[in-house]
Amino acid sequence: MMLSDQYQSESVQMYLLTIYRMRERESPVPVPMLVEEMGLTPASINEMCRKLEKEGLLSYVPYSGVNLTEKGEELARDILRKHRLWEVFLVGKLDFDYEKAHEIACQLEHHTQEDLANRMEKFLGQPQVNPRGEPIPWSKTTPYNNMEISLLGLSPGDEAKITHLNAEKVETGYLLKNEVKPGEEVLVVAVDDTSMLILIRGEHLVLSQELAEKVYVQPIE
Amino acid sequence: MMLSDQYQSESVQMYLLTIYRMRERESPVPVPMLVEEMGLTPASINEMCRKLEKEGLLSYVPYSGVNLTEKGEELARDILRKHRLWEVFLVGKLDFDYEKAHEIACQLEHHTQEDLANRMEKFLGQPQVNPRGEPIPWSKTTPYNNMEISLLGLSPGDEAKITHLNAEKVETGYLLKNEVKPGEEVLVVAVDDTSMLILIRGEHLVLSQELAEKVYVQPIE
DNA sequence: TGGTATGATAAGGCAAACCTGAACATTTGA
DNA sequence: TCAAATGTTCAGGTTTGCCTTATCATACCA
Repeated sequence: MMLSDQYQSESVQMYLLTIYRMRERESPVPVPMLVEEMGLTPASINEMCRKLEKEGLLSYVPYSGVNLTEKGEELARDILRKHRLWEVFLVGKLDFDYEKAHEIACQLEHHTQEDLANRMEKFLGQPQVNPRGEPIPWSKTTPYNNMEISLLGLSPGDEAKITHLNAEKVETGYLLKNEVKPGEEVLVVAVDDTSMLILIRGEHLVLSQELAEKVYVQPIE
Repeated sequence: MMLSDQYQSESVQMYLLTIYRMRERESPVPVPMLVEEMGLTPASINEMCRKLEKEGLLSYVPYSGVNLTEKGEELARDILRKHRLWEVFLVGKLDFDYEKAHEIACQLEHHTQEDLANRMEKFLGQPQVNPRGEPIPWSKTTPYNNMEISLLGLSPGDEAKITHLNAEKVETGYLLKNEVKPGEEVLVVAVDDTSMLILIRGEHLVLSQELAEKVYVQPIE
């Protein structure tokens, strides 16, 4: 079941993306908050959320709010990825200011097929964050995902090349600051129950297992 | 009355663009031919064409066909410009083959605001043609249109810098071959009733008035 | 010159995504 | 604890752009 197989209308995409973003502040996301955010009437939001629930994209508990299902979240991440890739392009190559880039990306994100997103990503040098430092989610449809495993899967002595990060904003920022970014080579020095010690660019670094899991690599040899 | 003021639905845009393209082969464009090209039913095409006629975007003569009005043609040109700019980007920067680029451009063209098209144009180095050598129409909303006049408006002795071309495919190809392209400086040597003699890159060239009118320049001094 | 094939259009329908207004349910705080 | 405020949902309506089916108009050729 590829994501791109099942086309979702622009409207559905906006619901999923909006919920995905708001969910970080409050989860589940109350319907009145969606009403506020999306500028639609309660009846409309209600109707659509019920529909999306029926389609298995979110769960809806009255008087509590909505939450994305696994499937819904996957779709939302996919759209957010496209959105942020466009932002990188618009700010980095076309010199738009961030506000305007964001606005334009909101249009383009809905009309960007996987191919295009993948090539854009490559063209832009596989950026990890958008112009505001927010992480660009990684998509299952990204081309380099064969041979690829989590850093956590390595043992002491293993060497690998980092392919991408799939972490939240603050984590991604931290990793980038410590040279943990695509293209870098990493040597696993030691592993214990909760963390691992790695060597990267000649510097040692300790990562929790949680964080190491979000670093994807391609083993060398 | 700016073009971008009045938003036209994706569907309307497709009608205008399709008619614009087919018009080169046959004008007016017979409705049955539109049926064939767009894959819709005669009733639908008829309905929409009547609507577009009411909106002043085209004229419809039963049993003969439809033709774009000035306003409709302006809109169509605008969309085609966006389409071909995207093609240049997709082929030139992202390495898509032309077929795929064309397909993707068909989506993006409808979601590209003037700003974006203008910046893309600049980013791509003001291309005159798409990857297949078809001319990229020039839009009234292009930024550099102050101070700008047709080459035809110059007198012998005048010098100017070419800003863009606004000609048909074959003409554009010919001009480009003779170094008549944006950025080049041109000196008007002589003008008569039907043509003008110019000097460009040290080479002399005679252009008919018809063609000279389609070369836009910015006078020097 | 009239019939047949073709083109035009009218009537009625459908789906998506929104709306309004009214009725109903729940929560919450006084 | 119960009423007001808030949230939910139902019924019915709108627009856009398409559909089918059926009827009507025209063109053109034999």
